[in-house]
Amino acid sequence: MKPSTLFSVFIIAEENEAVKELSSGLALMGFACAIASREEIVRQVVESATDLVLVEIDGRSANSRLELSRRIREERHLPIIALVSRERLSDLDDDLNIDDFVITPCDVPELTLRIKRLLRKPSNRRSGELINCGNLVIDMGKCAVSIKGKSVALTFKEYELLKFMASNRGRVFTREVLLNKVWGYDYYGGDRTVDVHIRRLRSKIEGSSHIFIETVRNIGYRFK
Amino acid sequence: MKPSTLFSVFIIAEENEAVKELSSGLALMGFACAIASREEIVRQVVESATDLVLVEIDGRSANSRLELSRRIREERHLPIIALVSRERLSDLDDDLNIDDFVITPCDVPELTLRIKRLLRKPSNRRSGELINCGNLVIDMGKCAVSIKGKSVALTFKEYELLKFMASNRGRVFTREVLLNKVWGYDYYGGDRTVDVHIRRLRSKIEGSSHIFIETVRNIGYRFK
DNA sequence: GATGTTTTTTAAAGACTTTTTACGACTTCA
DNA sequence: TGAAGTCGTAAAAAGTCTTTAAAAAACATC
Repeated sequence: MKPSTLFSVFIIAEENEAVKELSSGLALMGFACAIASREEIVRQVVESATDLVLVEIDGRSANSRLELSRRIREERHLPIIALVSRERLSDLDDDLNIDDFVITPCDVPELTLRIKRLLRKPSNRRSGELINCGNLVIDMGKCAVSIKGKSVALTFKEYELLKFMASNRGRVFTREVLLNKVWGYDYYGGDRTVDVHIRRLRSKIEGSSHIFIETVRNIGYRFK
Repeated sequence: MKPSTLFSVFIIAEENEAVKELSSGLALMGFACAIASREEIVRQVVESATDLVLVEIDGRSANSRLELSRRIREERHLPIIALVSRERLSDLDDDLNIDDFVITPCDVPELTLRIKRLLRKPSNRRSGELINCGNLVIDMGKCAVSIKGKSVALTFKEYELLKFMASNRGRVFTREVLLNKVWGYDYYGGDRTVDVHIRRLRSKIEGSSHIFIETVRNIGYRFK
């Protein structure tokens, strides 16, 4: 994490001394913090350039705050960390809307590390999602594919097929499944269609150096 | 997490009082724990039915333990939690091989919750997609078989045969039954076919060390 | 509507897998 | 001990699936 990249953190909590202290602690670590406690902030969070949300889960407002984080998640996929008291730990039992938690009172170094780790996860990067397989890069934001930095022109179906397979690396897909997932559940047509697309994809992305798509006889194909 | 499902946790740490206490604390929460500290355990972890690994990162062995977790990850995608002292926190800065961490001395409820949350993530579920027999692993999602971490190339029928027998371990199958279950109820062909496939399977998965398929004279074959 | 591009279909060639056949070794039972 | 049945192996034959190329159809653009 370069110090030059400034990440912006939204803290949803009562604005008391402890929280203010936390906020300035994070500011010291290079995060731009904002504190708010009203519920109307969902809009604000979603629409602003927020990178990550901290939600305080305390006695009185536990449920409403969990609900809040759920709503934020629904609108935009933003990493969320709960600040939770030891007593309220069990509230997080079933909640997968929250990515991580720390027990209050907060230890700033621990929280900082947790924030960093969440922001480093590729799926949480603001930068449009990328799939990165060796020297093949699929930029799903741009719908562009490049290999060793050189961009490769794929047709729509080729791109969709590659994207699907690459985002489930290692798994074997039958032609039928590919037809379902890439062409759509209601597509009616022959298996050979898949073969042909695979062939063209291969001819575009595979040189003599690397093989990306493996055929698994009697079953289908796999992206390696 | 139903209480009926028993998850198995491997703790890599010095076996001191604190760790033993932690282990029994987790046992109380319904986890089957095993402790080990030597490095040779990579094999053991990968080959056993372990669901999750705890790695203690302390002063002396920090780097080697991190390396260890990297190696475990390489062999099999298993969730890993670091038990780390406050002073060693920064060692986790760049390490994405570790899924989560807790600061020692451990708070058992917190650790339990972190374990639960990791195991609940779909990508970490044992999910019935993996058959694990000693050092033989059948990954049904990838349609891949590996033995001591080394992947083995099987043909379709070999794979199907192995999958069927391995998922009914200990049971004896007549050739007729195998023909029915693997080849299909309407298959018409001779018994020798089974023998030949068994032979080729054996030659691929059995070394001098382990025998997986046992011949039961006058009846048929049995796995393990 | 003509043109060029993308997608699907078709069919033959090729590669690999599976089955059959045949035979030797081994076990069981009279 | 010999006959009958069972099992393991190798090689050839049969079969199946995949690749390939080329043509037809669908689609988009002007």
